Amino acid sequence: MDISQNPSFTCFSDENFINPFMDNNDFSNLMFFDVDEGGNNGLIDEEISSPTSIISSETFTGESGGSGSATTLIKKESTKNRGSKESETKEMGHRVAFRTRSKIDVMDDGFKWRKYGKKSVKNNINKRNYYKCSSEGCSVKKRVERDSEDAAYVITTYDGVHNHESPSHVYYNEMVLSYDHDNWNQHSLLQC
DNA sequence: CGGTTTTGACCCGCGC
DNA sequence: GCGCGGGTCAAAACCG
Repeated sequence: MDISQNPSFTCFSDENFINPFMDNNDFSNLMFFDVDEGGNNGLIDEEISSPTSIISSETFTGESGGSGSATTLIKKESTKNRGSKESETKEMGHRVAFRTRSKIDVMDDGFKWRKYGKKSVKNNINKRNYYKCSSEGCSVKKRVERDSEDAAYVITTYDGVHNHESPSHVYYNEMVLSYDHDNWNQHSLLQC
């Protein structure tokens, strides 16, 4: 799979990889969950049968093998779109959300984001921040908010797929090439 | 000086 | 139609 087809969290996650936010985050508690759920954190670990999902579970399972801790994952195409408008023709491709325990709100995932909004949402005293990929022609968005029940967690939701490479891609590729590949696969959340 | 952040206003869908 | 909640716009402020 081409990197440009992947969601934006492509390039973090290896424990040996120098990670700008690694010292602030606990990725062993990272969780993926269904964004289709609406309000409540519908953490689930089954139901990976989404027909159109592009992010395959295999892409992530390497991680669970590496850290051993409870990691739930879920990926889903935005099938439920605004009521009955099924199967949108818009380019709102993928939506992926995950929750991490992090001291910092916004995680540097290698892409360049521009903040365009901030909202307080219901059932959450914390504000939700809206970011857009600042790369020209790329309309990927992401939302970042603190978990209302446990402020130690940050919920990040990605909307869409980047139509370009990560600015850090070149650097990342160099890392991969000079890295033991098997070991890399074991620990990567998502192989670029 | 150009890009980013801030923040209130605006828009839109949905339920009543 | 109206109000509510969520998402986006855009002008001003901010910053490197």
